[in-house]
Amino acid sequence: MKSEIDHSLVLKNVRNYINITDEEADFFVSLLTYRRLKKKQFLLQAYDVCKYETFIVKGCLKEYFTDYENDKDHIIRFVTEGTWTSDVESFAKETPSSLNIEAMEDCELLQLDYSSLELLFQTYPKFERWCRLIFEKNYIEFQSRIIKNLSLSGKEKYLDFLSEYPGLSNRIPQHQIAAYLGITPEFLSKIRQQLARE
Amino acid sequence: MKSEIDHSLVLKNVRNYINITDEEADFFVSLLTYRRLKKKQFLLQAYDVCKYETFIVKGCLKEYFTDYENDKDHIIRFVTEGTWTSDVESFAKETPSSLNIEAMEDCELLQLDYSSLELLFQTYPKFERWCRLIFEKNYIEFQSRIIKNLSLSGKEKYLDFLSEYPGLSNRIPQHQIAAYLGITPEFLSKIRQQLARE
DNA sequence: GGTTTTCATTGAACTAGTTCAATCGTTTTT
DNA sequence: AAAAACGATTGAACTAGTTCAATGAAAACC
Repeated sequence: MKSEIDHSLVLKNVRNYINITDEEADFFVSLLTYRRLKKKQFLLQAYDVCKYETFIVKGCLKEYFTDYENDKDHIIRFVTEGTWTSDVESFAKETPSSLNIEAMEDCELLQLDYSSLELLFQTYPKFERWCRLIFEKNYIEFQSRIIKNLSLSGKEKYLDFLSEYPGLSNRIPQHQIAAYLGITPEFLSKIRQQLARE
Repeated sequence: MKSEIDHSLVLKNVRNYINITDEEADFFVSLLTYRRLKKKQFLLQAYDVCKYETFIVKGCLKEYFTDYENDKDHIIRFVTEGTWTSDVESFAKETPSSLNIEAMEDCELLQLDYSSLELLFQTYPKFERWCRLIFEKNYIEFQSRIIKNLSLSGKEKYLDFLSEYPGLSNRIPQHQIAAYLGITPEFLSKIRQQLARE
């Protein structure tokens, strides 16, 4: 039953960026679709077109790119409660996606499709600002990620990950953290061994 | 004299994302300040607050981060004619910037300060959309950069750079390309040597 | 026009991180 | 409860990329 769904987290997300009235909030919420995903299920598979912006109410997913040449996955982001996920390019241009998005835990999600989002922008243009500010935030995070990739050693990247995403290392297998950091699982294991000795 | 300044490129930038009337264009243009920068001058120095969004009419700049620990510069982006540059975080939050932005050639620029930009958004909210779409584009580019950093070898990154930014390698010293790719200048030289032999 | 600074190249020694293969504990599946 | 799949660890051999130092060429500077 729709009335059971808790929209407080997603409204908190919006109100973090813009002020909205109850009426605007109701309209926004009416556009959202609730969805569950079991661990290991795909929210998006590469080559499919990404049809939704998805807000994570509960759970954790990975956005990753598969390098078939070398048979390796590269994780772009782990996304958890309170954040939005999609293949931005695929969603915006309606082109086949280059990313996979896969549940690492059982998830509860809220989705917004392309036409609903455009309707939202037309009805209440202030939501453009909200969307812009989210992209601004993501820009800053990606830039920080690029700087760290360029300047830190494997060990430094791992320590930075632990402090930037506290608690996440308990929810995610170690070899996936390695795929996020851009090192091999074996090398991550050796880094941890070295840290344990210290 | 102000009438000499050519705003066609910056208006083309806006109209690439949204439709605007001549009146809106005039208002937008009235907010811009023209500025020149000589080669090696700084548009922004780390620890200063970034006061402007800057559009590049002519020239080339580098956005980079200095790692004082290891005495190394890491280049985030080269930005050329037709693109906007700033330290996004510093500009948005009015905090000291972590980046330097430096002219690699003599530059002609158009600048928009924080209050002018907010006035623009208030007067014509459709410019929020323009700004959002630019961030969307930058998000896609940064994500692509992250994937390449994680998955490509030095040689592959260099070849990708040449094909992604054709012509740029002639405008930029080689060791700066190395600082962008995340390899040493010596290693880039060896990559080129190897490519020349093939 | 000569000098200084900046930039690219090359080689030799080195190291951070990879690869491969084996082992072992822990979930998951049936 | 057994079997299968998955995940972390360890070691030995390897390689992509670094570091340091020397050399030469070309800009930039006075």
